[in-house]
Amino acid sequence: MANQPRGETCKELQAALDIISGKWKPIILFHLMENETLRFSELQRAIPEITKKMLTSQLRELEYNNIIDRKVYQQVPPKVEYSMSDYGHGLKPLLVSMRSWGFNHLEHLKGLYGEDNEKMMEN
Amino acid sequence: MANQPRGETCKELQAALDIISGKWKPIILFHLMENETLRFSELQRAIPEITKKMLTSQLRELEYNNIIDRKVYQQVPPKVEYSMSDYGHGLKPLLVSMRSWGFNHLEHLKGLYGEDNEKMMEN
DNA sequence: CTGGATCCTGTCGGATACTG
DNA sequence: CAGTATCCGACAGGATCCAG
Repeated sequence: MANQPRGETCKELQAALDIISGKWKPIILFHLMENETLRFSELQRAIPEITKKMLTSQLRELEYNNIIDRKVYQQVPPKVEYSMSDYGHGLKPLLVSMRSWGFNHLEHLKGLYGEDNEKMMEN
Repeated sequence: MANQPRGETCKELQAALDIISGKWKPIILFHLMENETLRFSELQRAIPEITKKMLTSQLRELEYNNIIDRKVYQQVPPKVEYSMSDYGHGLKPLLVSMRSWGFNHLEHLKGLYGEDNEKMMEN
């Protein structure tokens, strides 16, 4: 009790957000959740707009947080496979809940502001 | 089915993230969830580090998304009260889940990298 | 093929001053 | 009291080149 968010609190929530926020983390995670293992190049092809730098950095962060596993095959054309870690799978329900809420929310916004509008917050 | 995240997908998840991401949204939301209604100045005092500009902008976004209600009292010293909207309360379970996962994750990281370390990703 | 190293830019967020 | 208006620095993220 007395767990009111005062001062520097909410770090638990922040910790969760740090994992999935960032421009590419969500889509990377969904790809990995649905494909068991993916090579670096497969992820690149699955997410054409992402740059190698971004893909690398996002994967590194996920790996650091033990969400995904990185398996390196020591061979001449390098081969690296990424997959959700056992621990990382525990994130799935949360992601599903978030997507579900998000889907509903998009519908909600349509009801509020109409179908044809995306953001309308301009200026 | 066939809802694989391809191309510009994951927008539902992004929609959810857009609501709660941002440096101050989480703590603002928790304050509003625990306090029924709060005035602008009360939020300022509750979150001393935040600037008025940030507080205003974050509240505006939450209001635009119908997460919170903004009630203006037309009187000489202005008075504005913020509170979770009915719709906004539907976000609570998600936030609680996220905080819970985040708490567990912080423990998990401690187990991986030790207590005394915060990020260690430097360089 | 899987990255690392640089450089660059847009946006997010902070500081400060002003206003109804 | 509850904001708005500016200015500005920091940093996430992109483009490009280099490397094992």
